[in-house]
Amino acid sequence: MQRRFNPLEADAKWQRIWDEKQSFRADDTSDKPRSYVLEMFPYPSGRIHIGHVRNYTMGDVLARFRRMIGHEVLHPMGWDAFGMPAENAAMEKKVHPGDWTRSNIANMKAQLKRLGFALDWSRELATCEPDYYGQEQALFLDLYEAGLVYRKESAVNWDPVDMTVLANEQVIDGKGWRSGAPVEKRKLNQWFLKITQFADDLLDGLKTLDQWPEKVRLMQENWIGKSVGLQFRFKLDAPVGDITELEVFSTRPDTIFGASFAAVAADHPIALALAEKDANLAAFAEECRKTGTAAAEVETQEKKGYDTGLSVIHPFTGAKLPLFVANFVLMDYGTGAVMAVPAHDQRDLDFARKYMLPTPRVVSPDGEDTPVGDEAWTGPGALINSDFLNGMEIEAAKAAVIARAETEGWGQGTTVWRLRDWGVSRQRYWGTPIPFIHCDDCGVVPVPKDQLPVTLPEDVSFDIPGNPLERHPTWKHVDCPKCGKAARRETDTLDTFVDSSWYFIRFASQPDDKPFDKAVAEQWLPVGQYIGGIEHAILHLLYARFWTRALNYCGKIDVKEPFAGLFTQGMVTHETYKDPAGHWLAPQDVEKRGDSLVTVAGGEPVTIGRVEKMSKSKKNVVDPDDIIDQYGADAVRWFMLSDSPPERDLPWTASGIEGSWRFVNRLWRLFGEAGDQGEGGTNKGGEDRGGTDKALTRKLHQTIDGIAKDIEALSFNKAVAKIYELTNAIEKAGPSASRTDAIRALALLVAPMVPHLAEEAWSDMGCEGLIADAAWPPVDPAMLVEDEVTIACQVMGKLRDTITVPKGLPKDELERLALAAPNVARTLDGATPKKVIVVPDRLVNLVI
RNA sequence: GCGGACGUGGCGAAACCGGUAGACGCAGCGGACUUAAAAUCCGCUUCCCGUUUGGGAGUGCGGGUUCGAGUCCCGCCGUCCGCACCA
Repeated sequence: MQRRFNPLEADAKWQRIWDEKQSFRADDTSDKPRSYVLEMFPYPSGRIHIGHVRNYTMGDVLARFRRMIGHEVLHPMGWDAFGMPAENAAMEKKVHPGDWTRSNIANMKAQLKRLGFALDWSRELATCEPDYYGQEQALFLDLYEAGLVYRKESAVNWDPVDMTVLANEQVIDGKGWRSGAPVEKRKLNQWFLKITQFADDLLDGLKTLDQWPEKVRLMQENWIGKSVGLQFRFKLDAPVGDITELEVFSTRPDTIFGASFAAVAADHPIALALAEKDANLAAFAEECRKTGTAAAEVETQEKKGYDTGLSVIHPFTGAKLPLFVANFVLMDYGTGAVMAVPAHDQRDLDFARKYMLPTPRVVSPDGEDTPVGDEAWTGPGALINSDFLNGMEIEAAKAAVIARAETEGWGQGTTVWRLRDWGVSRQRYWGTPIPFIHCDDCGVVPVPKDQLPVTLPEDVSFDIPGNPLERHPTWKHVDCPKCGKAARRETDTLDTFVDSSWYFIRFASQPDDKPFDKAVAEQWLPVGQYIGGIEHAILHLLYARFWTRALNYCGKIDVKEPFAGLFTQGMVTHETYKDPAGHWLAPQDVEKRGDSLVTVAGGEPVTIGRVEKMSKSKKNVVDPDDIIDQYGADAVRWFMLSDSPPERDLPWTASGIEGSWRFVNRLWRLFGEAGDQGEGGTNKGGEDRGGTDKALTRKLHQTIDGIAKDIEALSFNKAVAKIYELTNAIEKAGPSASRTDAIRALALLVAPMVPHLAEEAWSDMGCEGLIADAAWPPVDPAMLVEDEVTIACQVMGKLRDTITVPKGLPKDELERLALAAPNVARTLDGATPKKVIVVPDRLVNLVI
């Protein structure tokens, strides 16, 4: 055998064999237990980056492991292929978005193949192909029929130069990210999905997701933002136009007797109406709008208001409360108006202090009516100064006020959500066409399902700004399906988050004639383990949860939660380098000279910066292809799994990948020993010199057991450490049948992680079949128990000695042995312990 | 400001339910093999004192509970992430 593992040969060979044998094809009809392992599918940007490699390696180890323990595994891959970068490329490079995307997919697929992932490529899909987005259109129509889709006028960010709608994150300092032109707010009729209809269920469902990170559940909970309270109307003391009442929402109706003023947002109808006749108010409102959006300054921003001169009438006391326009009231939350209770709300208090408004206390923790200082009291207590509420606790008082408001007819108990309906319209070309037709007579008409898919026209140009669908000469002109008269196609396309809201269902079942087969999909769903980046904690994961519920609501599938288990992996980071002029340097432009780093080009000194997420702008990137060329897929995979816990960031280092490469070769040599012995036919049954080695066998079984648990917990770094330990133990052990067995078992243990090497070793050792199809080695429970234990001998809690004894010795025996331990005896120096603590099989602590 | 996570050697980290802190890897140091280098193998490697046996300190800081605390409790400090005046 060769002294060094040759990954260039071995990788390609086994990848070809796995392909030919369709080793990782998932069988829909299998009666084995099912495992659906899924990593978030990539956007086809053109190149795989190292973060993908980490993500997919983790999923791959789990998928391969699950196969070994006898599961039928679904581990698919596809492409989140619609979206803006393709249109940007079309504008910059004059390529069609489809051509650009498909060639990127081909490149990235080749890159993924080189890593030897156990993927079922027969289920590959790309969201930009009509056989996918056509089915998505069908589902969209189902949702429409179920009343979950509607149109409404809504403001968008409009770039007047590019003539396009921008996402919020494309607006930088109020300017378009590409054109630099000031962004305008435009009102457009847009398509919405009724995610708010499921707000309560989406919130409740979080409780059932016990295999999700707490952090993600919390983020979603905050995003959904449920507030329970009272919505009620204040009478105005004088009408504003035809407005006679002010509707407000409060989560603290119990404090209503502490209200000392009311406030509305600058965009509130009352403020707008008043501003028409009041230039000062108009100026103030304009100021609020400007600073209102600059999120970073909100913290330091001072509470400011404008006294309208109007008052509202307190529903219980009849008192007149002044009405302000205030910069801290938001138009798009609740009713855009608040009752202000300074004693029990910090914002209201800050405002009241500035404008010298009263701050009466109505909740008291101790029953005393102590004046309110600079901090509002938001804690528990009993109501005071509150008429019929006096003496009640907060919750009781809330209920009492809501009950009174409802019987008297001026308010009702209400729940307000932060979550908004999902606007899915995008005025762009490279997305799923929304399957509707606008008819002057019939209005908005759905495209009949037998006319789907509504495909994108191919002959489009990006030479001039705007939506190519809008200005295409023929595409949008169609006849109304209802009345047959000339009508227009909808030219908006769907948000790409719609595409990724159901791809995991399509992976589970992809018939030609419908989006999925209910029964087949339900056999696989929900996804058992979903792995991806934390950046999708809210939007993608929430939309997918909504979409699954929407399909459930339409009777399409009996699943509500799409992802039973979620894991968010850390980023791959790298040191950053700068030359003396302060320019970023790529790792390959830097070399070590003595103890310091210099530039390869000129030998100039290099400063080492922070370890940061790999990014092109900082040049601290490594290309997976280069690394695979140099070390092969297995060393890269091994490095991705080593050292750092998977949820934490992984610092990429040259010496780290070198270390992985060394280990791959260490395994290779070890397997070579067993292979060589096997060749002569002398060792196949393990009958060789030396007999058994119980300590090694025990170590082996402990390792098998430990690694299985580590992989299930996705603690790959711990599994890797255990492999190292076992390898060290095998190398140190003398020849024996146990050792040969251990080497063979080791191949199985590393098979999910370094599959090419494992296959090569497996065939060298003369074993049957593919290791990809082999079973995980069985654990003998008797071998998990040590028969000797090391006991820590402490005096006053300090370790003085250790003794090695048979497991299970009685307490008094342990005490006797500990007292006899030389270092213990010397430390005690004849003293008699006052107290002796004995923890069997663990330690003895002598207290003097 | 609110919410969350984290803080352990030169570095990445491990440590079960409160029971020998630093497994495993990287880097470093010493040695073997070699004409030499690479590769490989062996040994050392938390810090301080001591030639060794050994002793002292030590898990961000300050307290506490306990026979015993990286782990539990109280109070700080720092780093990172999320949200952003949500009534």
